[in-house]
Amino acid sequence: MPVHNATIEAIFDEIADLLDIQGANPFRVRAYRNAARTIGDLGTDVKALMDQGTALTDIPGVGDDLAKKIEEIVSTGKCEFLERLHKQLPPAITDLLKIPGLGPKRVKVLWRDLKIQTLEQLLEAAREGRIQELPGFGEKTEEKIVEAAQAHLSQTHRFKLAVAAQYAEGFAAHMRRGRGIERVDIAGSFRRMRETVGDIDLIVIARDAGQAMGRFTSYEEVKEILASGPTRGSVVLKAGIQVDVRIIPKESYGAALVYFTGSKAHNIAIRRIAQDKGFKMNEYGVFDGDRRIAGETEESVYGAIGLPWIAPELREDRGEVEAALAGTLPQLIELSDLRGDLHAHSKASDGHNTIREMAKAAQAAGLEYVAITEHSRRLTVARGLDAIRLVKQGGEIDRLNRELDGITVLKGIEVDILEDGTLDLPDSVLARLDVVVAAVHSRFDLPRAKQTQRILAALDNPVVAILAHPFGRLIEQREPYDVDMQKIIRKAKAKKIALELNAHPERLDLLDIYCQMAKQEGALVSINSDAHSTYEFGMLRFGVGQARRGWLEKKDVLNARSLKELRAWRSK
DNA sequence: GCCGTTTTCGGCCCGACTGTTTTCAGTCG
Repeated sequence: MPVHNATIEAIFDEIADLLDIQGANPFRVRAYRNAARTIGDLGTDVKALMDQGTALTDIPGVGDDLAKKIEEIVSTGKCEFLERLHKQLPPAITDLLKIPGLGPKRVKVLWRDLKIQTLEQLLEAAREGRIQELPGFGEKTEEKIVEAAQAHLSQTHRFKLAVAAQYAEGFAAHMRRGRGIERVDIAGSFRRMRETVGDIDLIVIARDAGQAMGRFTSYEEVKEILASGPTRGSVVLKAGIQVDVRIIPKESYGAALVYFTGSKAHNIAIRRIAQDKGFKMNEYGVFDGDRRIAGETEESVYGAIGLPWIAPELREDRGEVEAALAGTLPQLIELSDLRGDLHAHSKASDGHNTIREMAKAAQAAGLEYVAITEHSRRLTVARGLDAIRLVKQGGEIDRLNRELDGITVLKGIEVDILEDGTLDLPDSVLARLDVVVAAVHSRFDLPRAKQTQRILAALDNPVVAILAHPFGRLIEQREPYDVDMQKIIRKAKAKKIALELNAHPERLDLLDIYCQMAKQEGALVSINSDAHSTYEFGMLRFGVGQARRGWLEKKDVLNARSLKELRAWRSK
């Protein structure tokens, strides 16, 4: 069983948790967490790096010790050090850290004094009132732990970006309507356009902080107030999502926006730069001694430490700080750069609108072309098209194009890649279309080598223009299938095939770090809505967000090209 | 445990809120 990066990430995270509970040096704990995150974000399997002869210590945050542990995990699948830790603390105990309000210190006391190691034991002890007796705990703490533990047992904890958008934008609009409120921004992982959002952060300038906090806690969607101070507040909405607010003086607004946009890793990286220059940096500004030298705008904050402004989507400490220092930040793709959409469905398969309605909606979204790409015959649940229905649809599109003005409908198909890598319709039929999008919709369980081979075989077919949703994952529902994405990206580059970045909020697939890999390898990405109804062209913004997280520029994106350029690319 | 155009040792980001510990630890972001 080959070891993937996620395994190493999980082991290092668990070691960090256990060391934290033991009260180890916090910087040692952080070293494990940093390495876990870096390896999780790597894209290329560590095993492949080792096979290429790359030194593991070249990975930032990995020194001699962690390199040895990685080698051990890759070769044996296990980590002896972790097993030693398990002899001292039960493995399940790290679950307790996930309860808000329980950190390493309290978990340690719960284990030491009450032998609590699971959520169930925690709730049991709380029912018997034994937790409030512990040193450092009290009646209110016990109460809060019970509530948090019950909420944890009954809920999903992260919200899809598009869902979070509804709550975040609704709440921000509520705040903006308040008297004396001058500015409201949504910060946090939402602003960074992460595929899922854990909580929502609002940043506010208000003439009267108390009044603004009152407006915050009295919003009709609020279920529970967690905290409410003069500058910070926290609530939980009825939908279960937590919202934090910060009321910030105008002169510190940019610094607060940087600070609360994160990511944490990015903040630490830029603070280190500030520190190197002898400055102090916090959410109130950049300070030279007691003197504030920047803070009102984000540009001023980055500028004060010698950096250009960095787009929120890049702020993950994945090389953006180094690129900023070197002056090599990308000119990121924007929604307005998109000229067309190369993956959409109509009523003919499993969509909800006619081709004409879809075309009009695409035009209203600012596009100049849209490909209608129904499912193919194998996908019977989606009323997939056979050759006869496909040819007939082509005639309908020709007639429609003669009367439409300002939008062109392209003839396409989302054709199934069968288990052996062949396509679900004859090449002779597919070759007559404008765009063939190939997709895996079955046998997600194939082993890595077979799944990879299946897709590579499909990409060898010259009719294919785009590989749809390359990982097949559904966020928080279905894991990506196991493929060697680097091989697929290289094949796509060689065959002049674009990889789709499916903008549907459940997919956002290609994943950000693989967008970055595609760019490095020189393969094109197509940001497609996969719209099944007219309003879903609005989802393209989330696809663009993911593309920006993957460092993509206009030149890297196929459908940022005009129709004429697109046709030239197809006739390659 | 990592890291180094001051360093191979001594640093490692910083502030707010809560509850309980009457002066601050724990947690969070």
